[in-house]
Amino acid sequence: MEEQFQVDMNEFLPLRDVVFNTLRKAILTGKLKPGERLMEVHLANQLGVSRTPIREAIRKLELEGLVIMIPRRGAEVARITEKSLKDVLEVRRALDALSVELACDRITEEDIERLLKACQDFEQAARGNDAAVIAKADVDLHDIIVEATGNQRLQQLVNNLSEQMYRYRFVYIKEESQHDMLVAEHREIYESIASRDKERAAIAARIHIDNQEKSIINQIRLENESRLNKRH
Amino acid sequence: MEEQFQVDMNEFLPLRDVVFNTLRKAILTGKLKPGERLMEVHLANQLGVSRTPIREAIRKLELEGLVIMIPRRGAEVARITEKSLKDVLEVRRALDALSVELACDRITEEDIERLLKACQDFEQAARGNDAAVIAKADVDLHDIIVEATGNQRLQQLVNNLSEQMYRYRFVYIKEESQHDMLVAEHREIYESIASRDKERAAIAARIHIDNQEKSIINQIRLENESRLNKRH
DNA sequence: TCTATGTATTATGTATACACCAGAACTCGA
DNA sequence: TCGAGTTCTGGTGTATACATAATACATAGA
Repeated sequence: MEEQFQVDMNEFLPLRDVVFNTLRKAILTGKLKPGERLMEVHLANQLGVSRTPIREAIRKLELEGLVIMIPRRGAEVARITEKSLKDVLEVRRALDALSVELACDRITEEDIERLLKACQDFEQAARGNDAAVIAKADVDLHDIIVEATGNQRLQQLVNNLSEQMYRYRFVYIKEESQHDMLVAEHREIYESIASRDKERAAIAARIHIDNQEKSIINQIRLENESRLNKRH
Repeated sequence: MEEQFQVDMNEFLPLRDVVFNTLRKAILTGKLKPGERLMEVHLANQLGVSRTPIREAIRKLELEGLVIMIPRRGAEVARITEKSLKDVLEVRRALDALSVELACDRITEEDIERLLKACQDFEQAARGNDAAVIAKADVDLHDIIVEATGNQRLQQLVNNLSEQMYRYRFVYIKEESQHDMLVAEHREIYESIASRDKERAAIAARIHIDNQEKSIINQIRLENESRLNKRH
């Protein structure tokens, strides 16, 4: 075993932030699996730093909801339950709707151009079959929208909420059958923002989340079933 | 000087959490003022602990947005600008609306009773003039609503956002002229939830935030002006 | 065989020590 | 008097050491 996640960022940041980013990425990409314990000395050796930055990084992961603390036992990667995911998506639905509404009011003509470009890029990515490329195109598109709101707090919250379901992104991205729908949904969102139609945009955003929710919940149920079957 | 904020909680918690709670409270109540530096050794001496728990508490405050980090210079209490407050309130408006909508669907008859009680308690508190009592009644009332949503994530986020403006609560609570309006708004929210009328509840919640926003923004402008005048 | 108790190990919680950078104060020269 | 360079101090960043609680394991007794 001994999965080795590298400290790839050579950036000049405090070690705690480097560790924070490294661990976060490891959790989001699934290298650190739900329920897995995060042991300080172990991580410290692995990353070549002392326990101090590790602990400080864990404190941040804790508040971000990516790990949970068990007193006197340490941290473990937060388990995603169907309930917790529904909770997250319920909030995201509201905030995504808010985002597109605000974007309708505030987006510049210039950013509308960028949004169109991002939409086209996504369509092209969807024609291919590289999940990573598609995922990135998807993120880029949504980033343009939340940036256009000009609301930093909203940006931070939406990003954080998206994170929580990152581990399940591949589900609705891998299924080719979904690609056409995703393209259509993005197109609808783009058009409603471009025409600054808040109501239409909000509806489109909600539908977009609804469909993702369906895919992801399905996936979680499948995983749970297969886990239950394995038990026998 | 040397304001002494006590570590009043005799709870059995890790020191980092005790420190975290202590510092948070100090910031929210204004004992630690915006822009004030948080120096580790100083706080450590004051609270009678070592730097380690202090640092870990600061990491959490950092992610919560109550302090900002300046590299190699340490933490200082986050300054509230008009823009940052507007951002917070924009998000809160959406989440409060979501909260009351969900509450309409999910609140139990029992909790409707509690909500009515909380409403009446608030009215009574408003007749008196103890800002702390009124503030508590207000918090209790809103807590019942977000709890009724059954969405823990939403609860956490709304609480965090409320925190950001805690320092300005006293503004719209101190002004007696506002009391009647607050009572009426709460009454409207209660009635719409009790009759499970989502649309009406959402509108009421938004108006409630709108009015708070006005009061608080006014207050910030006043403070800024008086600060500018003092300079001369 | 099962339970309970005691011990050893392991990891967290906390304190402290050292390194290093940044800003303030100070000196020297123009 | 002013400015540039230098030293010095105070603070954060990081590592390490020590204390303590929790778990696992082993052993003894019923």
